[in-house]
Amino acid sequence: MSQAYNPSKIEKKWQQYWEDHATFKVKDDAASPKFYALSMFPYPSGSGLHVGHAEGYAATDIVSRYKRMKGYDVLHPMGWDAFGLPAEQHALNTGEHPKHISKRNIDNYRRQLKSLGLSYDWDKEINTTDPNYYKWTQWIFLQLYKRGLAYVDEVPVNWCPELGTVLANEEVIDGKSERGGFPVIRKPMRQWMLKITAYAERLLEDLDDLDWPESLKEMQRNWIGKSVGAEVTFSIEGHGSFDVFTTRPDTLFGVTYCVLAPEHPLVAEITTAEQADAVKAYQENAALKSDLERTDLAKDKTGVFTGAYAIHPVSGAKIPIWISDYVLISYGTGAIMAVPGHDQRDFEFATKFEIPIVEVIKGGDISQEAYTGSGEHVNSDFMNGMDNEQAIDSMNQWLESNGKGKKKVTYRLRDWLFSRQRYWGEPIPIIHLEDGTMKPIPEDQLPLLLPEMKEIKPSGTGESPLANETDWVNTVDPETGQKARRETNTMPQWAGSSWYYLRYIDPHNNEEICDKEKQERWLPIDLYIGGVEHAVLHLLYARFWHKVLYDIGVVSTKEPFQKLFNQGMILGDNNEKMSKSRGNVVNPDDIVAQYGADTLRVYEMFMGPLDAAKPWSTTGVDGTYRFLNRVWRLFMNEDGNVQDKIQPIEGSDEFKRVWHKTIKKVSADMELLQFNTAISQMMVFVNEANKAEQLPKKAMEDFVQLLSPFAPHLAEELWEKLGHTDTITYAAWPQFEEQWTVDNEIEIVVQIKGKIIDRIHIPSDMEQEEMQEMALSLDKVKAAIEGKTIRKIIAVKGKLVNIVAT
RNA sequence: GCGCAUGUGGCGGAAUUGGCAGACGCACUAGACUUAGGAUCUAGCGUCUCACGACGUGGGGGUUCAAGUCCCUCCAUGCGCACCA
Repeated sequence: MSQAYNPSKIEKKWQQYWEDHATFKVKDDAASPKFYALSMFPYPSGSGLHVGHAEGYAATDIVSRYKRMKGYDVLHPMGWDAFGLPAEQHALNTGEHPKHISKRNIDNYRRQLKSLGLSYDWDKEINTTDPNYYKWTQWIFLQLYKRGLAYVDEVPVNWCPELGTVLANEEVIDGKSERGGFPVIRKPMRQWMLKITAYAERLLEDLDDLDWPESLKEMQRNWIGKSVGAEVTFSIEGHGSFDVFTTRPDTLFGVTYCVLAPEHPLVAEITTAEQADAVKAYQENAALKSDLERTDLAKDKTGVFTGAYAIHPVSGAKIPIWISDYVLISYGTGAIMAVPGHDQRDFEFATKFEIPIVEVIKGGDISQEAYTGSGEHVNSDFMNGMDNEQAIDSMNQWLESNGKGKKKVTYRLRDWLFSRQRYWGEPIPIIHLEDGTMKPIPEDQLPLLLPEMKEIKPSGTGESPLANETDWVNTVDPETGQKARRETNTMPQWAGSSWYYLRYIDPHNNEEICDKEKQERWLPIDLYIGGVEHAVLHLLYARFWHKVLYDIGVVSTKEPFQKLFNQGMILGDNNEKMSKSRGNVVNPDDIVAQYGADTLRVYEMFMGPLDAAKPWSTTGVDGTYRFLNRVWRLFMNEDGNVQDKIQPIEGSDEFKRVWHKTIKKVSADMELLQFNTAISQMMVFVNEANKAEQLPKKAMEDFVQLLSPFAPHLAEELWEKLGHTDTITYAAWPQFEEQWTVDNEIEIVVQIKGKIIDRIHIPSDMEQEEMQEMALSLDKVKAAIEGKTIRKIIAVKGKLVNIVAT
């Protein structure tokens, strides 16, 4: 009894052993092949680790442990994305400094991760809030600035006058502040922007070579939103001109009006006196609406005529110019040519305001709806008779040679709003001089430290709390002696996480961001596992920074994450997302305390495919725990000794087949991250082993190794009981013999026209003709084909014989 | 609205190239052992039928000797984007 499986005892024992022996320290030995396995690092929140985190971390850990046994030098690090809003909010509420909150949460996370037996090299631990780390985040910012990729712009933010602070989008609910329910308005403020749009094409193109889930690549493609079209210049009667972007230059003869976004700078200039009041009212109304309202209430088109007319670039016709909020200032040129016959939005608008609708492509019924398909062009001068493709080319040529426009590519991707009006983030290393110019802080003066502040409170002006710290804010430019003010904006949480994978390679380097040779050895990341919630922003930002680093010679791969995998969400036992309010949250600490980390790891991997969403089941955990108990008893008797039936023998042919099939299946599943089926095969092995009279020791050792990535503590313990004195971590992964992975006698089915009529046992290597003969000699077959003609016989080796008789 | 996934027993899920649907686990049923059982072991467990047998992978249609798997169509659920010109 006392010698039963005791996870709490053996898990502590082996965690201590691994720590004492630095078992998982990266060897950094160029002689062995490398494997870089990375989990998305967490924001250390106050509520601690979630079973969903554990799933992704366990998966990466299992692969890491497998690769070590396969002879790889494995980099498997962990760290903390510790800047961010929750700590700052907590600081505002309690007065406690965010760095203390952060440290407490990190200590808790580290304890939890260690309790799961994750094989990290803790010497590689990083923390984005550590000045030795954010020094290099600031350094990257300066490289971006030098290359013109960081610039300042006026951008609207969520300003809450009552709180005297700017809010993040997630802090605004229905136009009110989440805390206090105060009104929030859009207010333009000076902001740092990063020119990610300059990399749009490369970010799009290089997706093709990545081993990522296709759905995720698609999300990035949609986010980048490339569209190919033309820019067309319309002159305005009595004024200058404006450009529109269109993907359908072939419909130019169908234009019956133009629309400018309400914010378009030309609106004020071209609006006629009679229309001025209406236009102004419309603009004001549009400005009050949030982005959400503007899109949500999209069903009904609104707009106002400016009184001005554009001149059609080809026909010279007079085209009325309207303003409407269905045209977005942020996309294309903020102005469109409207073709109601062939664009549904324009159709709705034209119908409402009784603007003429002209057909220029045959194929639809434009009295009912816009026709957006392909067809023969009509009413289109030189394009008449052409199809869409020809007409687009033809119009693009005409525009180009007549100086009225050109072919043009537009992206939906916007530049990255990079500043936050917060204390708890990396300070932006820029000073603003008295003369109005700004200047980067010299690289050798980094890091620019966050000042210690007794109290963190809003500045009231919309600037970050740093503005209150006058000693820090007011400075002098050492070069010119001019008075200067430090930038009070800080960087967003995305900054530190956009390059952390690089720092893990060389975390203590004080001379450079990462040693060149080390970087060449370790990049790209061979496996990156994390949640799908980072599908767009984190992964796009990190790719962007990586490409910049590539351009300046810091890294030598075009992409950081060669293979990426999204673990699916773990739902509560009621099939709903886990949340405190639903009361269905499972705390990994509780599972570890009750069943042990090995059970938690094996259960989470056994639940289903790694990328699927799957509900938690308490009885499922019980089942996994029972499995590990069965494993224990298979090896150990009640006196705490290895079972007598484990002997240095070869084993029966039957058992050898299960043994080698298991090695083959588990090895293959490891490569494909199909852990659920690997575990089920190990269960099959255990079921068979329990039936056997005697068990070959070699088979049992192999099994312990197969199990060890999943249940490392149990495996270490059994490995030791089997007489090994060294850790199982680096024991060479078992090999299977192909001959033992196939049965020599198998059961096949005999079908008549696809219906199973009988089953027979045959040697697995029996040839097709012999199979046919055997099938035809069966009584049941003879009876079934009595009086019929055999049309065809299909025999598939090792599978079946199908007789077609009529 | 557009795009991308996913639909298999009571539940989680398995099923190389189209080739025995339901591996493995949970739950359940019966039995054994036991002072006891929420431990352990044995057997059963898709649906209908006493049985023979028939039916069965979201619905309908198709290709094929053979379809969970391929094609068409519809439905449902989830995720992403959402007036992107």
